[in-house]
Amino acid sequence: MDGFAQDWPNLPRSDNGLHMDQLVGELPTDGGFEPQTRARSNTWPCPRPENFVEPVDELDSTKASNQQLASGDPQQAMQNANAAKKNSSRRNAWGNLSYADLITHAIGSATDKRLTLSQIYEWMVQNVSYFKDKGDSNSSAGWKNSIRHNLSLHNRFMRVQNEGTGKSSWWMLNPEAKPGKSVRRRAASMETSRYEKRRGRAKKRVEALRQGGVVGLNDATPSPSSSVSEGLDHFPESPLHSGGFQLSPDFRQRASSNASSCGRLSPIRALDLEPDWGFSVDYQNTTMTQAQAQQLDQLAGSMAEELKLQSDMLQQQGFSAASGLPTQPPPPYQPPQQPQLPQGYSLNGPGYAAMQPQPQPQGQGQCLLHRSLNCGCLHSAPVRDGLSPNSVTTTMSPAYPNSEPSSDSLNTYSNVLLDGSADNAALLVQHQQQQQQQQQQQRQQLSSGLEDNNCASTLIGQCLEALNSEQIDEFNLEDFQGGLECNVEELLQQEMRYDGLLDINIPLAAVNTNTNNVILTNNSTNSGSSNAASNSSAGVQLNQLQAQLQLQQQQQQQQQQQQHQQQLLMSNNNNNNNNNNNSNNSLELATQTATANLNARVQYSQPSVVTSPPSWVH
DNA sequence: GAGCATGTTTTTCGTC
DNA sequence: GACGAAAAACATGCTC
Repeated sequence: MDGFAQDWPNLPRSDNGLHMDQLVGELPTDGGFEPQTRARSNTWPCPRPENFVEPVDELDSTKASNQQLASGDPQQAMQNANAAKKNSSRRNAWGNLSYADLITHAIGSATDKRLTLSQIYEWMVQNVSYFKDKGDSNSSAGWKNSIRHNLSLHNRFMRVQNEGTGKSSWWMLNPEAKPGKSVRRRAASMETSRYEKRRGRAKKRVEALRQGGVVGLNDATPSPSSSVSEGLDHFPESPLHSGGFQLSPDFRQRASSNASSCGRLSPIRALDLEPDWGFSVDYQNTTMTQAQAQQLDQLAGSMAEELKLQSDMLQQQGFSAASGLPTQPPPPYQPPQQPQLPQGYSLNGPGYAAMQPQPQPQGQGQCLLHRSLNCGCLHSAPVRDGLSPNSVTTTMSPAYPNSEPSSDSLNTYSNVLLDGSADNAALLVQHQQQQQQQQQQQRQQLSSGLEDNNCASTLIGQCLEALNSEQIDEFNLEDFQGGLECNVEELLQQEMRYDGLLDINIPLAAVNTNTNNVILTNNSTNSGSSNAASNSSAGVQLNQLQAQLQLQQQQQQQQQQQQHQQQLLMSNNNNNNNNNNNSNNSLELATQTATANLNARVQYSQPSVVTSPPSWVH
């Protein structure tokens, strides 16, 4: 809420040039009133001014506010409403507008036509003088309660699920709310004496059953304040079930209270990172009945539940994250019908599409890092499965198919050599030859296949994209132990093909020719504003490094072949003799081979990726 | 787990 | 009876 004031860059102006805060701020003083505190028993009206003149044709205040505030012109609505009520008795301490009217105006004056509860509070404090000195926790409890009460009560307000985790819902105006009357969500029929009698009987029965310890009720004891319909679930024989009594379509069971839980999804996405589910509905040119709105409401809840269930099912069905592909893609969501949506809401744009799921093509998982289909990388995985070491394909570095296999493969080599047999040594040579062929093929595929991809095709590029993606809550590179190992030559080649974001400054001294381990250190001084200068120097250094690495590789290959020949000879000559020496020699050879075979490892740790800072880094 | 924020529902009182 | 304000109870989720 710190930046709330900045969320109101353009306070709407009335025709006379006044800001709306001025306009509303004048409301209490309209007619010479000052903010008044009133006891509950003195709700209304305030005493009329002495010079009060009964208006000839007074508009219905609710009608005016309901129709015009919701029509998107809150200034005019406020003026009309005030004009309608100006000469009438002052109904509330802040003026003639009801809480619902104030809320309507608050929401209507927001740029996005939506506000959270706390923003509504703040709007009240900032724009209604009566509430200006009632923002503290002690004196605000009452009117804030009324705000919440009105938001929940009136149909003209609709609650929309906030995209952010843990954030309170958006409150928007419901364009479908019937003009003229502010329909109460509470079923009017429930307030009849007949209903009250039934409710009393039901409550008594619940209480009696509770005291009697009826089996089954204890498991789902209704809350003391539970609505009757909740209690009725325990009384299928109740006349309330058997016709003659129907809850209002707008009635919401208390048990279904979903405070801080899933409601409607927001028609307006707060971030461009919202997944594009592709289900586009023209929110602007369609209308939605209340029943359909309820359907959507239920739909959102069921969608969330369905997603959760699908996630659980995938796990139960043995989905292997390591395999990179879901065994069975989640079935695409099919809405029961094309929803008709209220006027004034655009779903073609960034808005309502966010709440619509997009069916995924069969067998085409969404890339964990790229979140786009057909990205070509190896991260295919269930949608938003999170990014964890387990969910990233291991053994082969993600974007570098010809990268060196990680520790698993390396351990295999070591184990082979530790056996010390000639057969195994020959197998090793054969394996390496096969691997070289595979690397060549993969190199060709890489150069031909990834050229057309728009997504980040480099490892670091993917990391950056993942880091820039706010959908990944925690992206700890340290969790990628082994999984990010790659051929540094390929890495450099790849990164150099994609100019721009990466700023790697690797001093040549950092390349240890003995270990071939290259650690991409974080040169923080080169990130940020000095990127332009450092990019050029980094390019030169990269070229030098690349040339040096190629030379090293050639030397290593030659050395490797000689060692293999020696190994074969030693194995043949000393096969049955000194096992300890043999093991030692093998171990040494294994180490050497493994070292030579390693090429170069890039050890990633969290501060090691040097990038231009993401936009969210300040 | 306590405290808080949020959200829903009910009740009472008063006015129209 | 409808509507509105005020108060209260309760549920739920998040934060500390």
